[in-house]
Amino acid sequence: MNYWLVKSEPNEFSWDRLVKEKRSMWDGIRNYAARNNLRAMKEGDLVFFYHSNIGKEIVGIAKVVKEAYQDPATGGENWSVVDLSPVKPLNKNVPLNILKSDKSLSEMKIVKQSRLSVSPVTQEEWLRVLELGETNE
DNA sequence: GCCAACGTTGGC
DNA sequence: GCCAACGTTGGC
Repeated sequence: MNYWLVKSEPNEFSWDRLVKEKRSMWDGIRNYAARNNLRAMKEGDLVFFYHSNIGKEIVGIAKVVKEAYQDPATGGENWSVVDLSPVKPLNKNVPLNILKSDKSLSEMKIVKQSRLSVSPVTQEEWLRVLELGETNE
């Protein structure tokens, strides 16, 4: 079991939409580092869902329901997508400034490299964010 | 709207 | 293969 964080502008694709759709294709990744992380995802892995630009906070937990496959929007084999389903919202959203100010989260990828849209989360970080989000997994 | 950080492109 | 120029992202 691995943990991840994905980032989306709510204008483009919001947590609410994922909840509504129940299962969505996570597409549009056009960055090799993010893609490599995407391809490392395993079915059942858990994923924090972060809203960039608007909100700038982690709002919920999703899970990988289908491992990486060819992005149907592109030819060739450069780009991949996964399918995600919502698990539950956080009881309390965890904003970026809290992530930044929390000592045990100072090494989080999202904090150190804010542009990476798919990044790994360690188990320690996962548990700490759940604690900050007043949520039990 | 600005700008820092990062990725990508293309000339050499 | 290097690196300058350019484009994009996202926090502020």
